[in-house]
Amino acid sequence: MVDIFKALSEESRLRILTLLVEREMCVCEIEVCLNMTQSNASRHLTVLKNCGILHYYKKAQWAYYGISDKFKEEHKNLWEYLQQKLVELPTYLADHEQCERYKTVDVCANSKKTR
Amino acid sequence: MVDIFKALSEESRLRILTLLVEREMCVCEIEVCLNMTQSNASRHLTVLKNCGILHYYKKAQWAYYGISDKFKEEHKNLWEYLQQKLVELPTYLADHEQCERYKTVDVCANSKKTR
DNA sequence: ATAGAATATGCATATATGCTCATATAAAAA
DNA sequence: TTTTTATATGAGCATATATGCATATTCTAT
Repeated sequence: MVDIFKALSEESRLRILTLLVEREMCVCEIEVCLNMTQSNASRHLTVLKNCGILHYYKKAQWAYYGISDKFKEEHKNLWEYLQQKLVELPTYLADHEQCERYKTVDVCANSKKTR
Repeated sequence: MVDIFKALSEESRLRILTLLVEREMCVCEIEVCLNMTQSNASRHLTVLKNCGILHYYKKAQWAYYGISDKFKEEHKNLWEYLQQKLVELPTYLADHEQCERYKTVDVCANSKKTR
């Protein structure tokens, strides 16, 4: 329980969650959308994964992270709270706009495939 | 939002909450029940108060802290989550026992009054 | 007025956390 | 096979946080 709150007590990680609420993403997409370094993005995702908030799988050279179904079930109230409040983050709009913008550009080789 | 999670991301503060779920308490009660120093208890309570989780008022020389009604309303889902999960803390039982034990003893001059 | 009790806070210190840069690993593409 | 791409992680540094001790403040009781 403390680890979950610890994981959520960081702005960058909450910003990551606002993106993952919509869909799974690989590290390099997060990196570009939130304008952070690769190592930084990777570490934050690891923290969120290690406490069970995110699931994770590798496919080819990409690592995909998304919000864990198990987490949604076992922490129902918290998950609802997050869905309700994450949209109120001051960075919410800008981050999502940035995210949209990069849909039309090659973020990583990955975007070629998914489009 | 981040400040709330930050406040909740500390074991001692979660332990404090498990006690305050039941009733308001003054600093010296927390201090004794959780076996922490006075300054430590005071600081943790301040953190929880500053982010709106706790209310606070002084009466004579005592400072009473309790879970804020405004918090319960404005963060309904989170509050329900806390009520549900705090009891699962490994320290829950021991802390409550300690708390009961000190009901029959003079924790602070305060306990004389409330009994 | 003086002493005692409860609380808040400054200061020093130990530990934790986040960040960047560099590098290792693994898979895909050339 | 060599190069490129995506990712994870170690090292070093800066900042934040928690803690204990000492002290100031405020209110009560004597």
